[in-house]
Amino acid sequence: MLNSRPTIRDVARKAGVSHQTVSRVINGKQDVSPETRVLVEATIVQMGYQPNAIARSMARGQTHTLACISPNLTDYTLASVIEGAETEARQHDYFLLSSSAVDPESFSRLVDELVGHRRVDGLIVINPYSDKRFEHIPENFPVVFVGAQSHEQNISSVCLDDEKVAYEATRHLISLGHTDIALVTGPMEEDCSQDRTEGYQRALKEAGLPFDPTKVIEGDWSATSGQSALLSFVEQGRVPTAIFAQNDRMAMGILRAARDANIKVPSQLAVIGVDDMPLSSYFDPPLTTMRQDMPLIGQEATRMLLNIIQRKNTDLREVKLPAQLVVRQSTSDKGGGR
Amino acid sequence: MLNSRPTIRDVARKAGVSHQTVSRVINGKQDVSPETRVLVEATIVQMGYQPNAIARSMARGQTHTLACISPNLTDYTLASVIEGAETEARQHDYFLLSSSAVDPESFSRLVDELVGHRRVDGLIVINPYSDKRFEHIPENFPVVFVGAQSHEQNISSVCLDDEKVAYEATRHLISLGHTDIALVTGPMEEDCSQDRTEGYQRALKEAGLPFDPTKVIEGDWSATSGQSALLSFVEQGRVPTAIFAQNDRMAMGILRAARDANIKVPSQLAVIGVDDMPLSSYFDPPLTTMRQDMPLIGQEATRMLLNIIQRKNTDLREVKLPAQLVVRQSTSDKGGGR
DNA sequence: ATGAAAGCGCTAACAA
DNA sequence: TTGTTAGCGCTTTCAT
Repeated sequence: MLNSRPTIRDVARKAGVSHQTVSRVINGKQDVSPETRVLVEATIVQMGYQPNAIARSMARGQTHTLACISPNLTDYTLASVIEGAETEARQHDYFLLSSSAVDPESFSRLVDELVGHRRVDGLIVINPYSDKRFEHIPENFPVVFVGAQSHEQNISSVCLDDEKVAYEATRHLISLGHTDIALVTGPMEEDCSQDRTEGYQRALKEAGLPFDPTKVIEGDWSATSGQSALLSFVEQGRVPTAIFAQNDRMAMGILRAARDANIKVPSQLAVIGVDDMPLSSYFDPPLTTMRQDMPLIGQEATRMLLNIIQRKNTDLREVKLPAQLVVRQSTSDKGGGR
Repeated sequence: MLNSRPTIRDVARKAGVSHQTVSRVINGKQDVSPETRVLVEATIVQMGYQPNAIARSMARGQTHTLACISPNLTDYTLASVIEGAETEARQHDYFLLSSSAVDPESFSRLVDELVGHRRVDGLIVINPYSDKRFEHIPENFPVVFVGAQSHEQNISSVCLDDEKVAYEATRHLISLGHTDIALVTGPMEEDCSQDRTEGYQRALKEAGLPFDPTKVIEGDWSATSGQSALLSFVEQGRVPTAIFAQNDRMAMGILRAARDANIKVPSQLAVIGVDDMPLSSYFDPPLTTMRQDMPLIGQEATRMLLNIIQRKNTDLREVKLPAQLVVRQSTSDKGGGR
């Protein structure tokens, strides 16, 4: 509010040049004589001038800001993706505005105020599990999906190779001799839950094992949902010998429930998750999991988005990143030391 | 880039009024005749006009955006504060730009580009453990600290009542009969680590227990650092009967190390943490902790910041929020069920 | 109640 | 190489 901040014209006046020359200097343009440049630069320092980003955005028609919409900002997986995206954005002198949208309405409002009001140059959407939400995103607005591909529209995306990851997780259990393998999924409305379920099925089929839908329980990614999943198996009196949980938190809930029910892990029940959260290795027993590189996913998404914005590469790209099996004691007593 | 987006003047032309009238309508000003208003509103809808936020910022000299600088975006504690802040900001039609700054240099650069370039109207700084960082924040720029108070400057702040929380945690251990109580701290350069250490000392003193500096180990908030803390006690052959860890993650590391060292919790070793992370109750044994309401902290910080920005309440305020003891099995077998 | 004019701080196109 | 003239899309006086 203190309007005391010097503008480009104040600097120009003091330096005895035109404001345009100052503009040239702060933008590093070539057509400025060395002497003038030095003079202007000195004046800038002396006056403590700093360019006004909003005015620049205004004149250039670019905000140099990206937005990221995510179901929430606290889940470790999501936060890691966001952090990766933010770091990459800063690297390219962009800012990242991250917001959470729980329901479709708040999502729409957010898109409206971010995209419609031209507050940002591009948008990253994490877990965009319903394409319908995008009906009113303007055509040609730079968007990248994370965690799911676009079905109806041509939107670039980056996600885990969910089918393959699930396949490999299930394979790991099979390779340990398990034949009675249950599955705890994320919300089935999300693509990645579906894909991971398919990978699970493929591994079973390939091993000649039957697919039993009653061994599949839908969770909501929370530890609580994992806990109640195992509980319900216990209550039915048909506890499997192994469970593939589609994320670590649900796996941890399962471990907890197993403890309560006096089921020994891994001897009576083997458990594998997906993510490799920082605390996974501290659990009892330490959790076997499929480690994914979430910051990389965010980084990759940002790169793709910036490419689109800068019109370097507008082609549709659907990147699928791998995960890496980390064997710990929840599936095998011999599993990786600490 | 498609310059096809209608402006206020396009709407005005089509509606046969001046652009100023359109401005009045979209800003809900009173001096517009009902008929004109209806006409303009219809035209706006018809043309799909949406105001350009950047242009508004430019004309108003306000960005309607806040920034939040945090050590990182992934720690559950920090992410929760940020999420609380973001939600509150959105409630007031502000956006929150959250960035992480690991070292002082990147912090300075960030402040420069956010504040110096007038990209935001206000700033929330989480864990501002060195006031020196703020030397070049302009006077009178709206700033609120989270997690620590300002010593050298008059900056409003909101944080946990760290001294009291630590006091209560230690009291809990003492009330269980413990006299040999060790402490694992966060980085001592951070205010909250110091305050929590003081609370620990006060509780000891009050109970007539000696303060033994060799029973204090400095960690870095990570589970790993908790683990090695207990390890070092074990190696020294002087394992205490109770440990107060200044956060949950370190406490979890301690539980893990205890398991490895075959130390029974809580019979041989009681452990209490601070935070109450979502997974704390899933640990083995479930972790006793001081629960803090992190979203509330973020919310409160945002409110204070907006008050300052809107000049409603510029007084220096230093809010300290309480925490709540949650007893689980890591300190007492009788501790709260599941 | 409405419009005209000026300006927010900068960049871009054109002249000189 | 430098300066002049126009905007960017909006809000804010000040007239009318």
